Amino acid sequence: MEPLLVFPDPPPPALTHALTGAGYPFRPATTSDEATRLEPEDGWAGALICSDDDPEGAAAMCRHLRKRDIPLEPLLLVVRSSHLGSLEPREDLFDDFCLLPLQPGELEARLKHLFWRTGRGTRPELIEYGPLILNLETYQAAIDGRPLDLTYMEYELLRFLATHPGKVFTREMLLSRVWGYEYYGGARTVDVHVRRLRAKLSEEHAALIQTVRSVGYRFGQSRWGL
Amino acid sequence: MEPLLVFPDPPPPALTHALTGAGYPFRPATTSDEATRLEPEDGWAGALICSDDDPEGAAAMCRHLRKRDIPLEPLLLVVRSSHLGSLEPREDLFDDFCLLPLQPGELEARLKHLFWRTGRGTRPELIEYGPLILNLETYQAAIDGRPLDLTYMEYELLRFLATHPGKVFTREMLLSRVWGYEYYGGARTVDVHVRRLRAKLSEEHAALIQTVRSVGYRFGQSRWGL
DNA sequence: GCCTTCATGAACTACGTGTGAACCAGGCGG
DNA sequence: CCGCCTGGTTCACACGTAGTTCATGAAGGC
Repeated sequence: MEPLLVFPDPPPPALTHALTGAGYPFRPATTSDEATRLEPEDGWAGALICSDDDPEGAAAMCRHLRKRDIPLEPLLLVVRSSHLGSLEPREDLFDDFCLLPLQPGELEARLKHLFWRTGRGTRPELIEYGPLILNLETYQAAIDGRPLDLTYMEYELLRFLATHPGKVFTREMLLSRVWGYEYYGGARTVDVHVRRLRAKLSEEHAALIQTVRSVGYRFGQSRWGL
Repeated sequence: MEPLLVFPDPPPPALTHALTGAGYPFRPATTSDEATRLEPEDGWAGALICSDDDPEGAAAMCRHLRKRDIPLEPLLLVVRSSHLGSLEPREDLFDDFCLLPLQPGELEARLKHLFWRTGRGTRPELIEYGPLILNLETYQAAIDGRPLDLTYMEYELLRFLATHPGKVFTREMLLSRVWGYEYYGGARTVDVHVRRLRAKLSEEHAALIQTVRSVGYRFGQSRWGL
């Protein structure tokens, strides 16, 4: 079995103990460069990121692993229970989490379940919202069955919006989440991309992206009629 | 939000406490027949099966929920840490698990992540006061289930008032807290926004915002019923 | 009954967004 | 190596909506 990537280096003793006890091979790394350099030929089997000592570094590592061409999965985050709140805005950065202090056997069980889950491909490679279909594997989009010719940024923006239907995002949130965390550019850039997206969605579906005045943009109808 | 199906009936106190604390509606059931009979029109939002008291019944419930035409998802299993081993042959019966004794916040975080994973997004953050609902994520408001078309300032004002029901605010307090600390404008601005809000709330609910003469405005009934 | 306070309607102003087009940067082919 | 082409960013302007102010009348308190 390929080794797991573990952050940080050295890992907390409890983590090392649990991993060796469960029989999983692993290699620790602290920087994303290290992670790239140490990566086995066939790729990591998964990652186990402990954010206890260095939350910033852990978050950076998660982002790096998920932003690659082939996002690394599964990614298990280990976090102290008092920092549970920090997970909320980062749902997309991990597949499961495990609390410190570790319960005997829990880490092993979670890894097992994660491998089972990801092995069966429960992760959808399609995003569908009404008439819109995004194929995450082929980077193609279609609406009403008609293919859309989207540029890279248009696709990324639409994908991000479509994965959070109903939710309003400010321009700044979109710039940081779609363009990149340290991007600094004019907020009007978002406007222009939204305009092009609306233009490429046919006239009838342009309303899929709504502007919320003084706030930002929202994709799709919010579902709270229900 | 549709309620969660919870097993067994009655659930362990810790479970009830965690669920109500997190704000998730739920209905307990002990048999699969009950689960079918109690199921809401739009289906369960998910299931939370506690196998502590009755492992057999819990496993049966999981199988039943997963074998339906439309398998119920997500399904969170709550299990005592000493019984971790019993999970192994049943990977397909649950989407995530949570150990007893419960860590504060863990159940809520797991539910949130589960809902995010299964594509339903996170539980929307709502402010509810009687017939009024404010959705903080989608910037939408509704009363009696009917959506309200509020402008940005109207929404902000209503949100601020609704988060402090019963409390009286002077116009100056509202200007500083809603409009901004360094805002300097006429205090009558508040009046106008209150008027528009009352107009958009239907006639019957206009009294949700009361004027306290010579003082300011108050949202909702004062605690003393008067 | 007078004075203060608030509601109402309408006019004014300003900000936010849509839109068209120009400007760059990188990639590819001639 | 140069120039075109595509895609991303920025700019300028116009328009509409939303926020603010004002004038007036009604209501409440002393």
